[in-house]
Amino acid sequence: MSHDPLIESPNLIIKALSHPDHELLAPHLERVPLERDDVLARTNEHIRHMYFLEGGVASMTALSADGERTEIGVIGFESVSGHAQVLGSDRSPHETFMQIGDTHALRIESGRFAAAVEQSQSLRQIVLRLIHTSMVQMSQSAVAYARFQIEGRLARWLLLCRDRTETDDLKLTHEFMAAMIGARRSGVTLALHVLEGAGLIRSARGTVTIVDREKLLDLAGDSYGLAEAEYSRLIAPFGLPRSA
Amino acid sequence: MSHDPLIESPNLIIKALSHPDHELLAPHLERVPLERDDVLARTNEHIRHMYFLEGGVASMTALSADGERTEIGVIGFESVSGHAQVLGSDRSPHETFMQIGDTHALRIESGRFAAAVEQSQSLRQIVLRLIHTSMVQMSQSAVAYARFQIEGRLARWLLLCRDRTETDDLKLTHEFMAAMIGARRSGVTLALHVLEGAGLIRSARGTVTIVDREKLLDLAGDSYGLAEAEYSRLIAPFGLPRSA
DNA sequence: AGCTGTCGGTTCGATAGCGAACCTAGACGA
DNA sequence: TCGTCTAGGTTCGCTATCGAACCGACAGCT
Repeated sequence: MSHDPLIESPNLIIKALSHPDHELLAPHLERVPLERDDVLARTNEHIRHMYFLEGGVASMTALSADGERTEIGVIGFESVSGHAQVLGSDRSPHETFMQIGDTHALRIESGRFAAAVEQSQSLRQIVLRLIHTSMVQMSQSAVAYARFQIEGRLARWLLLCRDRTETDDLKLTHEFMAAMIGARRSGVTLALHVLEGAGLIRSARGTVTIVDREKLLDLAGDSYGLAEAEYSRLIAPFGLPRSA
Repeated sequence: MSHDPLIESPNLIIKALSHPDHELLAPHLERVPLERDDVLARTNEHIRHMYFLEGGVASMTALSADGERTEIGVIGFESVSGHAQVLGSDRSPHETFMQIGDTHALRIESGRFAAAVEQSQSLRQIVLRLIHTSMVQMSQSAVAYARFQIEGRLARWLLLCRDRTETDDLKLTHEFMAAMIGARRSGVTLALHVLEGAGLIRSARGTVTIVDREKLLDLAGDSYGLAEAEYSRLIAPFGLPRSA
């Protein structure tokens, strides 16, 4: 029996890999630190590496001509960046960057990963299911933008971050949140006060603290949870169950 | 040499198939008529068939608890319905229905299609690239909802329909358009008048006629064209080139 | 302690669109 | 030819949010 260089990682996909798939990828994985604003994939440029996050949150954004960014999805320790590579495109019109950093990721050269996915049916199954959940999440972003007002969008977005960092203390500025949910900063300040007044969060300079996750879920309504439920159904248990 | 039952179809994916892939699918394809409101995939129910549209437009929608539908993507003769099946989920939380009908599709039992995709690397490549373009389109829906007002969203949506039916005469009610772009009917009526006044369209009972596609493109800005460009880059030429 | 940059609180006029009515005009059928 | 139905036109008060300021407070640096 050969000596297995098994890699321990908090990343849920790495954990979910079968033994053979793990062995297939392990020799090519490299652990790297990630800080806020690090870019994992640049707009319309070749995707060099795919990153299995071990913490933090990465944001996929669409860039408009006027320079505005619109967030269309997030990735955390439950996923891997660079989906387009697996879908047969070595680039994507979206930019992926770390919005909450101070963490690590296992990264793999994208060509090698694509080859592994081509080779292993079971690995492919996991990654394609992951892409399915990403599409569901993206559709929920669209729903949130279309049907929800600032408070609801903010609640959804705080939950996205909370459940991917598993921390109640989020280091975020109002300005940044405004960009992520497609609103003005003053609108975010107002909404945060409403949430704070209702006891769902507490807010301090540069931090938002989640106090009542359940009530945030109520506020986010249909716009949060569907993607996470698909993940739990198809890949591995994810997130806190709703204490009905 | 065996007798090849080659199937002729306006569907761009069927056309783009290699000879062997064509032979793999052809025996299982069945041509069926499709009318407006026919449902191709029901919310969270097993996807029985995948449909290669030969015309018309199908809409993928997310349903909210309050019964509201939000359109998150459209499919025409350039694509096939039921992506989730290929991604390893036999169901999806989205509902796909015909929004412009009076056409036909080649359909295939979803299990057979999944098996064919598993078996043929080249077929898989096409379908996965298709899913990539769908994700880009979905992200543009999110951008449209987040950053565009009614006129822009309407322009984008009319272009989506026009380029997939290749007709300038679209049979649509204001009420329906309102649901698709996430607005009130009266708002759509107003916006249509503005577009008509600017000479981009003409509007009559139950019909919208595209008069100036170029100017509609201007109005839709970043929210239209990216997905179509990806399609052209990765799969096959699609749509009218912009007459720069 | 003082300086400076960042972050957040707050205000205010402008505006897009909601939500809900009510009404008119084609289309279709009896 | 007369209903009746559906699609579309129009109005109106209301609300959320924009867009743009301005100011105060805190943090880190020197």
